[in-house]
Amino acid sequence: MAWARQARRNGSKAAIREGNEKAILAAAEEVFADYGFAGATTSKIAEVAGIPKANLHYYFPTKEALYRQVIENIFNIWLAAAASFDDCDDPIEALTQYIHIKMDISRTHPKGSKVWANEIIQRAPMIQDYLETTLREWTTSRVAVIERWIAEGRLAPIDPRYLMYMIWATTQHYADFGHQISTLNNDHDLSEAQFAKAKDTVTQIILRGIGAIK
Amino acid sequence: MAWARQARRNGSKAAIREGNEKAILAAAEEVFADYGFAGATTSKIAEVAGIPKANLHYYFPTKEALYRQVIENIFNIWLAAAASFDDCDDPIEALTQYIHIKMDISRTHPKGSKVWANEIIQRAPMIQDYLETTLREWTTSRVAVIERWIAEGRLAPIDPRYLMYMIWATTQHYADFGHQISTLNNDHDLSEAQFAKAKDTVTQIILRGIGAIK
DNA sequence: ATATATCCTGACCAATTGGTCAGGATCAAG
DNA sequence: CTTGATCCTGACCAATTGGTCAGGATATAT
Repeated sequence: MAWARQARRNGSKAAIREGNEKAILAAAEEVFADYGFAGATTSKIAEVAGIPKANLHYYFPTKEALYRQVIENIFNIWLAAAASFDDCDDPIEALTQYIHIKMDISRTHPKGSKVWANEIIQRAPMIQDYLETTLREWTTSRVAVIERWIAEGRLAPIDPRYLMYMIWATTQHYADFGHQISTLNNDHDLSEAQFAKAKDTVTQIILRGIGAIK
Repeated sequence: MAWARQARRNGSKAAIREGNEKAILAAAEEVFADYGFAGATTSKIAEVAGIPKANLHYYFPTKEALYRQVIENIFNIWLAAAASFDDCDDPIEALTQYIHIKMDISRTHPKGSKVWANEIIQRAPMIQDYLETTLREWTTSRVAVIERWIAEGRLAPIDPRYLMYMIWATTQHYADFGHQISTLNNDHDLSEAQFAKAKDTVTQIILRGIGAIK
């Protein structure tokens, strides 16, 4: 996290603020993912970010505020990934794209995904409001789209919610359980080729499973 | 947790031991699931178990020993669930049964599943040895079975590992992310009927997805 | 140049934690 | 009934934690 130092050298107050906040958030994402909310310590986060603990508390008054920020970030990334539902009306294309993007996020943002998973496992003590507002609305609207596809006979008549859960579960598994997958891959992270194959396999099973393709 | 008290009334040393250990393990499973390893406190576990903290440490010398025991328990339950692979040689029947049993475990043992998930998310700091021995062997042997089915033309030629991950992810999602699912179900746990439908949907999508059924 | 707002930090504190221990209570064996 | 093993527990402790604060450093506006 040489960010902070560079920003400090840069000089401008605004740049310092931006650099430090970024470094702290990146460090926090990592430490929360590795130790959970309770296990993460603000001094460990500060250490990873390369600043003194007191300085961290200057930018984020409490550990909880920092945590919320980290969670909101990954959540927003996921929300944006759903653009495919709006962009195109072909179920094959829309779902393929959605699954692919979700898989890619698991590859590029595994830590954020883990922090989210941790929070949900513990029954969302900090972000229940998000689940009941944004996530609920998001889900309802996508379910409606899928239901229309089914009504048009383009998909088998499955309950869209369980399909959605399956997509979430399967794609996020590659982030949340990435360590288990690596261990079963002889202690190597999946190579690009392996990951591409996983992505393809997942997509095919699901699309074939809902009768979108043969 | 009236167990301990009852056992104490019972009297017999052996019964006392059994009752207390059971109560402590049940309490630990719950508290570890709700707060993570670091967030769980031995005094909270003791409180839930209905005994003084010092007594808990009489049975389990360290928090870590208790945690390992909880994890081993859920892991053994999952291992037993794989009997379907040995019991029958029809892929449709074997996979259907495996998925169903895994779903049922998510329903009956959600806490254990959560503790496991937490541990893996944090890169298995306590049970890496398990992953590298038991889980690795288990997986290899099941992969071989599925590969045979594919070679016999009974399944589409997918990589068995990614199928396995998909089954794990999807079934365990109903435990680990149960809170999210409930929230999206208007704050109600899935009813028996809903859960049965989810089970069915999951099974159908996967079996159809791998070309086992039409 | 100087005033002011922002940024930085070592030292500190109250609260909590995992774990210990001495000594008391209860059961089992002879 | 006595002796020894097992079980139980209040009181305690060293270590760690999230967060504070006074005062110093740096940038920016006028």
